[in-house]
Amino acid sequence: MARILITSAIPYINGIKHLGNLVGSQLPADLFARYNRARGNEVMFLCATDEHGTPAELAAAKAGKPVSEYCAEMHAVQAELARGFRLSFDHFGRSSSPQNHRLTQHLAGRLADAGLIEEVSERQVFSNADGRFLPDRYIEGTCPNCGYDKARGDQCENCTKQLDPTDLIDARSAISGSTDLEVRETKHLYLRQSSMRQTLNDWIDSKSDWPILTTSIARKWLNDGDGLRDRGITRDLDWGIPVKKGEADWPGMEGKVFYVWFDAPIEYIAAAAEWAEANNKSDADWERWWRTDKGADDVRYVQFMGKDNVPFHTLSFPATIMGSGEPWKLVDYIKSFNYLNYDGGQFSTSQGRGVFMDQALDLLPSDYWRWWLLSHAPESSDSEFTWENFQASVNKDLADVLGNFVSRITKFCRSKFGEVVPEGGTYGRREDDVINALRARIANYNAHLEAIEIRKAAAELRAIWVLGNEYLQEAAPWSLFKTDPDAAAAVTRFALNLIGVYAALSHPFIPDASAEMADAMGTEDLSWPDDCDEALYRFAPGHAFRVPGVLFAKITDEAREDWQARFSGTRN
RNA sequence: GGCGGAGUAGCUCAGUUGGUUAGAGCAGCGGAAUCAUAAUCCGCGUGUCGGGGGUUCAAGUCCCUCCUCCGCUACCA
Repeated sequence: MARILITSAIPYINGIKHLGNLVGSQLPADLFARYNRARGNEVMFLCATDEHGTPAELAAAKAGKPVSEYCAEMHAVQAELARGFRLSFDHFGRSSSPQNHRLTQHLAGRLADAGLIEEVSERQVFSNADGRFLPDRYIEGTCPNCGYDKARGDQCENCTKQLDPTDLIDARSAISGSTDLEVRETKHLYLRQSSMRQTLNDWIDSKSDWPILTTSIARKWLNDGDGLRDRGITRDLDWGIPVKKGEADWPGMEGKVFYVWFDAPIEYIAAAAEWAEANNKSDADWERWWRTDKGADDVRYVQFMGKDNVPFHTLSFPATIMGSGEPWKLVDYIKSFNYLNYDGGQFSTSQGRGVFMDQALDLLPSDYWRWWLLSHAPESSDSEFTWENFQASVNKDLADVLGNFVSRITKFCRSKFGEVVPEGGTYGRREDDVINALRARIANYNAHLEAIEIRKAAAELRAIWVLGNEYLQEAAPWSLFKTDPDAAAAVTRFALNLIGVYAALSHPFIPDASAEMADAMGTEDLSWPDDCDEALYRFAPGHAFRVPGVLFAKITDEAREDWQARFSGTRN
């Protein structure tokens, strides 16, 4: 039995995530977690909300609430949506947890002891009206290069020129619009990741099985210009983890907090500690997942994230882990995703464009979304959500191929033999053929899921569903019944057993429908069909079942058009 | 600008280390069946594999060049 540690990129706290966010990390991570559990592996699947940083403070201010209260509320909202999408986290933590405070401060102390922290005095723009330092991109002004009047302090969106905030003409706060800005001296801690460049480079080089998308982004950062640059890991903010060296104060750093990108990945570890506390477990129980000196040396650690997150997971976080000199578990495989676009453009949280998690669940049960999103996961390139495609996939794959298979055979059996697996006849050549085909396809399916090739796995699962319809069509028990009821009974028995196999195999993709299929067949057993022969004899003659309700209702043209219109603009 | 990804049938995409007539699903056309959510099953593809050049007995697959789209580019997270 293998032990698999899985983390999904932690979603930012300032709002409800859209379907592009969902399919870029949490949903595929859930698929992988469910699959591994089904195969009998021991899984620890962790996620959390990422709660620090300027956007969280601003969102809280906009909502008229203290940041801590705002984050607590939004965490509850996101946790509820995660449940709605059946994301099977072992723990959904918070980067603001006491555990993360302690661990972040501890690791910073270790890095300082190792000589990997440097104090840098720098000049930052301070807004008197807002009472805060402004990150470069929260400063707007006229671009000195092209004259665009909404250029940001880090870069002009119009001419793409990289800027320094002080380059801007008529600079103003993007928050309040105030021009009462001044440049102030402030001191910050930098992580000297440049000194670890060789180590990181060798480590990346050793990951020959990683997706090119992942390694190429890492190499770019390692080798671009003068190579990997040091990175500021503190900020002048109120909300965050106070800068401390372990448990000791950090002279000169009073009132400052760690940068959100420093503490966010550490939350992957802290979430395990939160899990232990929430479940009355000991420190040893979570450390066996994270400390290679305490049992984690046989753990396989897989991370899921969108491509924008790759630099932090391939470089900064490993630098933190390695630099600590402590035996923390490093990631073994990074599965990164491209972006899901929405109907010709980008999903956008800030612009409210696209379908958001809460809205999606208001329209349809989670399985519909899970199936479409996973079977169209943006693995090799950006992909696109359109309502037409969504409707076609759901109706064809889920309603027609899978749902109707379950419906036709259970209803046929009920009408001819009653709601019990019929007796009579034996499996023959035709059934052997299906079993062989099934065995081959399940092997492919397993291989694709092991390799986290999600679209291929989805295609294979669909092909497995199709086998049932092909079988029924050829065996035609409705005809057979007229001349040879025993033979028809055997066919029916075989097809009913296929439902059990489908329930198990479909579970990682569509857990609710899977549970409903199992329940209709009078079982809670979703064990993986490692042995096809055995699996197709599981429901013996006399085993009671019930005809389930419609597993997947079709999406009508009217509904699709309605949703299309409703989601054509921006979220209000 | 730099780096990376993508460009294959009307649509969404597969195509391992170059090797038989370039594949799948959807849509479309024809047929079978009538158990079923008018669902299912079978059959049907003359595609400049973005353009051009090159290497090779052989290239979607390697090299060069050009074009288009997308992402990242380090103080948003």
